[in-house]
Amino acid sequence: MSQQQPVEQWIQQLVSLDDTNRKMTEKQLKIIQAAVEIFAEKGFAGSSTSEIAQRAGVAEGTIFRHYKTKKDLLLSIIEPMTREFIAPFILNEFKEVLEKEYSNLEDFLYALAVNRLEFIHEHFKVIKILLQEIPFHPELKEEFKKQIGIKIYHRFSEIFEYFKNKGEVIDLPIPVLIRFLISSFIGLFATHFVLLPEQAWDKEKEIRNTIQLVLHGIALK
Amino acid sequence: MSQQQPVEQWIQQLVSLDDTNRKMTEKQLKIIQAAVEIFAEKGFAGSSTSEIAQRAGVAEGTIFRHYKTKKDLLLSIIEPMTREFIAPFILNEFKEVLEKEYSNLEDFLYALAVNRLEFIHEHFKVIKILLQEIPFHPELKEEFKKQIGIKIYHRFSEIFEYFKNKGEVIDLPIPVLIRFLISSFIGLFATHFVLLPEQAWDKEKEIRNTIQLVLHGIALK
Amino acid sequence: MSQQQPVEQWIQQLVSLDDTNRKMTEKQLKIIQAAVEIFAEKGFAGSSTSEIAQRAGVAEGTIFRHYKTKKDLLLSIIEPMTREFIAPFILNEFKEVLEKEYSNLEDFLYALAVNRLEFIHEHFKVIKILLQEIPFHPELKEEFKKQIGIKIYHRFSEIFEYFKNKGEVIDLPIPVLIRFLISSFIGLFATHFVLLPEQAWDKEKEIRNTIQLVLHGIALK
Amino acid sequence: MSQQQPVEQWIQQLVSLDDTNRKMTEKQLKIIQAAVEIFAEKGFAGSSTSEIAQRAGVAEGTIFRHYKTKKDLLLSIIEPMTREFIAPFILNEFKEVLEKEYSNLEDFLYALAVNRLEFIHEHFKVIKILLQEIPFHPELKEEFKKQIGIKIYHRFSEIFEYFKNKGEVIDLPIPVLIRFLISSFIGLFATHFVLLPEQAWDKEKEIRNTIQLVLHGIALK
DNA sequence: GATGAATGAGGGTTCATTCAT
DNA sequence: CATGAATGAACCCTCATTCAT
Repeated sequence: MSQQQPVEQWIQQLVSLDDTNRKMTEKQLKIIQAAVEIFAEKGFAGSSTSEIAQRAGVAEGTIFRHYKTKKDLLLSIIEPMTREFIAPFILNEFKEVLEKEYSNLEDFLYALAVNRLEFIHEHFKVIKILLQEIPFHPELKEEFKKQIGIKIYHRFSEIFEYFKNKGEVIDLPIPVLIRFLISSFIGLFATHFVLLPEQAWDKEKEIRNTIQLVLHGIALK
Repeated sequence: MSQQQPVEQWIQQLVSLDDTNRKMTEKQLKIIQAAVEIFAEKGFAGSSTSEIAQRAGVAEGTIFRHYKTKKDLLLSIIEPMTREFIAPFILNEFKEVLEKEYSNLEDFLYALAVNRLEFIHEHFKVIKILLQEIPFHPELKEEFKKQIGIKIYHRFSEIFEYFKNKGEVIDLPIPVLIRFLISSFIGLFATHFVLLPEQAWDKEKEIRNTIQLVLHGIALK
Repeated sequence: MSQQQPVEQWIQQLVSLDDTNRKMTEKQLKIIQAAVEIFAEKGFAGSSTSEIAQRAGVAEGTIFRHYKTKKDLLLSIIEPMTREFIAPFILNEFKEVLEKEYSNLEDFLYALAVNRLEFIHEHFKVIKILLQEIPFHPELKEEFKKQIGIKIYHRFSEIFEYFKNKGEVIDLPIPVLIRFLISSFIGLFATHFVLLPEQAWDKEKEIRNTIQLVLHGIALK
Repeated sequence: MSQQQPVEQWIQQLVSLDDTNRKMTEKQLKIIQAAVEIFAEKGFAGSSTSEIAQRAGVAEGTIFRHYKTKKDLLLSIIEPMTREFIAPFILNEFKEVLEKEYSNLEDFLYALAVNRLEFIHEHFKVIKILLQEIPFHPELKEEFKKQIGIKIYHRFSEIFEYFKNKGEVIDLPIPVLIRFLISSFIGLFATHFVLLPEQAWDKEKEIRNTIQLVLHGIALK
């Protein structure tokens, strides 16, 4: 609740367009903001549209003028974020990351971590919502696997293949390596976003530490 | 959904006692079983007591004869599991694990992993419920931090301290090491329990791989 | 609104059983009574469950404990009446009517008219509901055609066939005769139940008149 | 659904004028058309202005620019039709009918039937709406009685009086005769418009049959 | 004149919980 | 101890209607 920016920031980017490319009303924006806050806090099933309307300063009917159902509202929050999240992996953007990427594994991982950390920071609440709801909405799970899972997996496959060929990475199955890498970063992010959200931390150092561990493990020699 | 045992197994251990130490009736047991299934599937807020009653083959009123509120029912499911989960860490049990524990780091980690994997397998649905509900129930989160977090942290602290002193472990802050270790295992478990629940896997080999990575990282040389 | 008995009368016959053959609660009976009144007055779509609950002196939720939906409530009112209406036609009851029936056409028609008039009088509101709702519920229309239409048609076919063979009835197609007969009676009933509900009338004489007209028409000579 | 013309036809006659005698816009016409379709199909209470707007290809607000309330829209549909229906009875038009009318009863009835059949055919949907809504709008019922009932009653009174005096019609009370006549024709029309709308029929013959029955009844000799 | 966003009352329905039996 | 009828608040959603543009 403390270290995240208000959701306004990234929503602003979407302000002018909703998924049908028509202009968003000011009220519609307020609805989305309120919904993000409340879904994140109480979960989808635990939130009521009347509370969302109230927090948004809007009549309850107004919500349903823009979103046919409560679930539509949920999806309209999650989907653009998902698309944006995977965009860099697909589009060979990661621009800052990928241009120099194949040069040095450690630097690549650092840039990657910083980049994704920023994304998570920016979209924290929506990501929280996504992860909270995935267990209860099979379509979300499927979508997630297809979008995030497969696309990211492919990208990382290339990368590890490359470094394996250069002899810089151990010869274990690619999925094992990917899982290990991602787990370590998720562990880092989860610690500071979820478990200890209040506590200040030295991001650079913690990321460097994690990369060291991913690269060389905890064993001395 | 495929590799987990029915919850009956571990519930049987609790059959004879509820939290007031009185015998559980057969109906009460049926209620708990039904609640576990349905909470796991639909989440607490998404489940209805009437559906639970129906699945349990019990009248709606019967649930409230045993549990004052729906939330009481939730807690009565989660709490005993939590206690059992941390028990080995506190009690110096881990019996198979801890007797020989300070001898060899790798073997210790292996025994630990196998042991906890079994626990997760056994209690899968209840753990699922716990993790799903933590974001929405601050008391659960607090309880979790205090019980699981602190106690496990202490135990691992001792262990890493020991191996650090023996010069077998790198000199990074203990919390960093703990997080790295746990993340790696959670990543392993999550992959096979949540992401690919259908897929068969060679547990021994995957655990060994993960330990190798934790110990020596992915970098060659 | 004036000449009909309260619906209680015929509902009483159904009191002890609902369609699952379980006993009806007192409240359930009140709900049906209220629903009949209100549906008849305002139509199905124009009635609100909250008003029904209020008139029945019952909480709104109580309605939905007994009838899954508002429409279920409608059907539970219409169906038993429909069954009862056609019963005499099928079962060779019409007892008072059919025993002596094939003796004399005029007497038969008179007995029939009196008998059905009584039925309509008794079930007036429910019949009103049925007729009002048929245009908006295709299943009702289908059901009506199948139940009422076909069965009554068959019965009348036999009768007219019989009298045609006896040379007492003109040789026009049976459906034409049936339609003519039924229209005349419906016209009679509709006039006194619907158009002029307040006005007293000499039932016997009016029925006799109608039968005279059906038999011999309006032309002199 | 099959034998009726689109409502456009008769609405065209009203195009140039609404009830304040101002020109109807094209949108207004579309609204009326859509409303007729939807009211006929779902009933007044079961229709929503938003659906009407949609089907008319008009904004929701536009409806209320022309008709203060939903009910106004209903009345604006029913009233002109009612006026037109009774017009011939009042105005001594019935032109084709009445010029030669007092000559021969059978021919008169035939011409009358054909004429009104045509009218019903043309205005089927609006008549359907009127009949469906009468039970729920006392003013409509009153209006109907006054307009249709009384006026038609008077006209028929004259006619029957005339033929009674000529000794061609039985000496029963006029209302009884009128009711009998109208019932028989309504029965005929209802059969083919409502009960068996799909089925082809030989109008001329069926009308002739009905008239035969009205004149001479079903009894042989 | 036409729009469509906004309203807020009310719609049908579900729900956790109570209590007489 | 168990039942299930009853509750009434709250739920999601629809509606006729208004009004600034």
